[in-house]
Order: sequence, then structure tokens, then C-alpha cells
Amino acid sequence: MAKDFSTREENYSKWYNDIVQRAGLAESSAVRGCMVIKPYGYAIWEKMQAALDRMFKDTGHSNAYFPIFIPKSFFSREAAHVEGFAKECAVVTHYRLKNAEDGSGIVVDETAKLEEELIVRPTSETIIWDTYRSWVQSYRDLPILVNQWANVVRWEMRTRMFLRTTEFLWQEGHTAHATEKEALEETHLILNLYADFAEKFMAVPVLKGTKSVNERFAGALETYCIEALMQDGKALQAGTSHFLGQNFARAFDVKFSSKEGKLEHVWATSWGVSTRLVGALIMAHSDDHGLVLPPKLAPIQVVIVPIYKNKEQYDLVCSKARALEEDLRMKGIAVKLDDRDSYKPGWKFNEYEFKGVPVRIAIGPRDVENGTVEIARRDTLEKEVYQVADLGNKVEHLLHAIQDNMYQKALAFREENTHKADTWREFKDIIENKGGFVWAHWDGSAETEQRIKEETKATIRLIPMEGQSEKGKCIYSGKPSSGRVVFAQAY
RNA sequence: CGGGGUGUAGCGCAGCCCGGUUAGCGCGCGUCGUUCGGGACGACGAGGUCGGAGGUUCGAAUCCUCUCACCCCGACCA
Repeated sequence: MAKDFSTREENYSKWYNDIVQRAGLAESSAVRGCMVIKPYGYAIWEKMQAALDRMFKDTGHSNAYFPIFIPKSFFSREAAHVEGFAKECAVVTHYRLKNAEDGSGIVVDETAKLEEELIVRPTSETIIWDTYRSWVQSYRDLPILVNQWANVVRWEMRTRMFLRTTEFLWQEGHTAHATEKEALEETHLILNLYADFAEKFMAVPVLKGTKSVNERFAGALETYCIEALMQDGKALQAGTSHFLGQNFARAFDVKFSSKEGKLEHVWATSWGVSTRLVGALIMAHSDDHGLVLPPKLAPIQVVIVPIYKNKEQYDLVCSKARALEEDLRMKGIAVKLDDRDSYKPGWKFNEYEFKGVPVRIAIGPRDVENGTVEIARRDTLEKEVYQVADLGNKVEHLLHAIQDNMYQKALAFREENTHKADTWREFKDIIENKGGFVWAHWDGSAETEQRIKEETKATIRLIPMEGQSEKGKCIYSGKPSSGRVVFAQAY
């Protein structure tokens, strides 16, 4: 990594925005805090969707769709949800417009006021559980394993492309189970699925764990999460899986008759990941030359750039290039031949580097003569001349190698930026000067957590899943602790 | 909602403090020619109600008042 992020805030932020714009991923829109996801950015999201959707279906889930509008009263049903849930929501109060009498344009028709306001969903637990009530009578109706791909709106104070926008795209799973055990298993299944996706597809290593009470989802008994480390040393919550207990079933009166003939409330989970993952991808892998995409999520895995001086050479080189393109396509590789005459090779090289295309093949008259091509890999920027024979297999291997290398690189970065702190002074020093994950002892109190946040901006990203039992003293209060938790400044 | 900043060509900016020809520069865009193995070069050309409203003045991008929008930093959060 060539970038120096010692003055983290501004530089990194600028660098990030530059990549989003220059790679053609997104741009800010006319609407405050919303973004336009451009075709290339959306193509990455589609690749993510496809992979996740397959994983959901392979584990028995189905897709469904619920309304974007939720009656305001639904939000009052679950006490903790009401208490803890952000109130920054878009509210629909009227249903008609009219021409202004003074001819100044269109105004809201005040006579068309809704009896009950509708909330543009910030998340769908309430409307879904209201619906599930009628879906569940008996244990035979369970489990319900439903996911929806949707947009949600949260009127955030401060926004950032992909990481936090007013409207964002996501997937939210909402499941109903007969037993606590089964619901917990579902929560873990999804958490592991998310972690697999992050590591195998995004090439981003993640830590798994539970949230502290402060950071827990409003209405959940337990929130499990995956956390990734970005190149500026800040943590990013990449996915959450909530164990909701029977809270929502009670609030929305969702009951079933068990095998034993008893009437019981169902057990619930909810889980989701969003277009924030695109932001994670950018921040985890990009370099000074732009975006770097892992082959498994790259809309274009291989680009072929022909090099030529005149019409004859163009024809010769392109016919060769087309044959290569066909070869690679047969292998199932997403390949693009950029034979546009309106841009020069050097321009194209830079263009595809911004866009993070994993492999670039250049072919010119010299290559045609020698039966070779020049292959450049985006992750290392290395160039090498290959024989054309058996190119399909070579490229296939290369794509795997790049995917693997990107993961290893990100993992090495995380290891380098993971520290242990045993004293308050040490802790503050690491958080303020180095960044990264800090494993430290904590007394388990919300109060201490809050104090630490106020003094260092660092929060508990997660309480590690696998025991990590180690006796120690809280870095802040000095009280006894039974295991380290992971702190970091976060997005 | 607090604190700071910016609005001038599609994009990035200079000019403003200290008012004065026809408002500039870089990139991009168009035409033509030479080029084409790492963002080519030359010539010519198109493109602006200087965010908006009001005021001061012989004269406003520049000074004053109001207003709108966006960005950054906090609080909030996937």
C-alpha cells in the first residue's frame, strides 16, 4: 500500500470519493444524501446479489416482497424497538398534489391528508411480523425462511457514498421458528454465511462476534456481526444477524400450536447486508491507481485491449483478439474486448485500472507475430508475456491467484493493524495514532463503554465469539474482566 | 441541529481583499491533420443569466443585506 493515511480524515475521504467517481461507481444525486448508482457500480452490486441470493437459496430461504410503507402505529408495538430505533425516518402525510392557485406550480393538497401517516421503511420487522401473524397457526407452518431485496430509507444526518446514504439497497431476512434453539442456529448460519461471502467473494477478512448491549439492534436479544478493517484503520460493520427472541412475536401476536398442543409465540431472527458492502470493497482493496476488484465480483474479469497503427493492423489484431475473447468466454470468464477506435491503448489501460478490472490482456502486431499476449494483473500491477496456447486455463488460474492474493494481502494488513492494549495509556495511543483493531479487557458495563467512546471515539466492535477466555483488568476502570473485546473507531 | 467552508463553462479552479475594456486558466468537448506497445501533438472552434433576490455605485463576479444549495467536522447510524 503506497498511500500514507497518517492524516487520516481528509486524505482518505478524498481518496475514497475520487475512486467512487473516477471508477464510475456512483455520484451524488439531486436529493439530499441520496446517490445515483451508475451502471458499473450497480453491476458490482448485482454480482454480490447473485452470490448471496444463491447462498440464501442453498440454505432453504426464499425471496418475497413487502410494502415500502409502514403504518406509523406499527412502530409503537415493540417497546425496545420504539425506544432504541432511530427516529430519522421519511414520513408520508399526504396523498395528492394540486396546482397552486397563484400559478406558482405544484403544491400539496392539504385536504388530502392521511388519517394515519405512513413511514417509508427504515427496516421491515414491523410490517413483516404483522403479516406473519396470519401466516402462522401451527408448528407445521414453521419455519418461515424469507428474505427480501429492497430499498430502505433512513434520514441520516451525515451521508457518504455507499457507506451511509439516505436511501440504500439491501437484503433483509426475517425468519420465524418454533424453538429458541432453531432460531439461534439460524442466526449463526447466516452469520457464517456472511463471513464466508466476505472472505471468499469480497476477499475481505472479517471478525465474528456479538455486539455489546449499547450497539445491539433495537428489539434484539443478541446481535451478531461481522466487522472488517478498512485501509485507514477504521472498522466497518459489514453485516448483522439478530436473534430477536419472542419480542416481535409477542408484539405482533404471532402464535402457533406446538406438537404438544400448547399455544406458543414463535422465535425470530432478522439479518441483512447492504450496498455498504460495495463501499467496503472499495476501502479494503483500492490503491493509488484506483479500484481493485476481486475476480469473483468483477463485472469485467478480463479486458482485451488491441494495439495497432493502421486499418490493416486493426483488422489483424482484432480478429486474433476476438478469437481469444471467444476462448475465454467459453471458459465462463467475463471478458470484454475493447476495440473502440476512439480511445488509445494508454488511455484504456488507465481506464480499466481505475475500474479495477483484475486482468488486462494487450495484443499488438508484435504479439500476433510471436503468438503471444501481454497480461497485466491489477492487484500487483505486474506484466508478463504469455504464449497464446492454452490461454484460457492460464487466465483461469490467474483469476484464482488474484482472488487469493487479494485476500492474503487484506488479511496481512489486518494482522499488522491488530494490537493488544493492557493499559489505558497504551490503548489511547494506539487508537489515536495507529488505528486498527485493539483487543483489550473491558469490565462489561455500558457506562465504561460509553466513557471510552467519549474519550477516544472508539467503540466495542464486537465481543469475540470463541471464548477467548483470559482473565484481566478493564483498561478503563481496572475492574476484573474475563476476556478481551475488540475496540476500534468505526464508520 | 451546532461549528467551518464552497458556489464563476460538462469537471477542477483563478479572479474578489483594494469595484473599471470583450471574465480567464487546465481538463474535457467539436472539426481537420499527424499519431497509436502506458492517459499523444498541432491548428482552428463551440461553450458563461459569475447560485438566487435586493441594495450601494457613473460602473458589481468583486462591496452590503437577505436567501438557496452543496461539501467537510460533530451528534445519529448498515
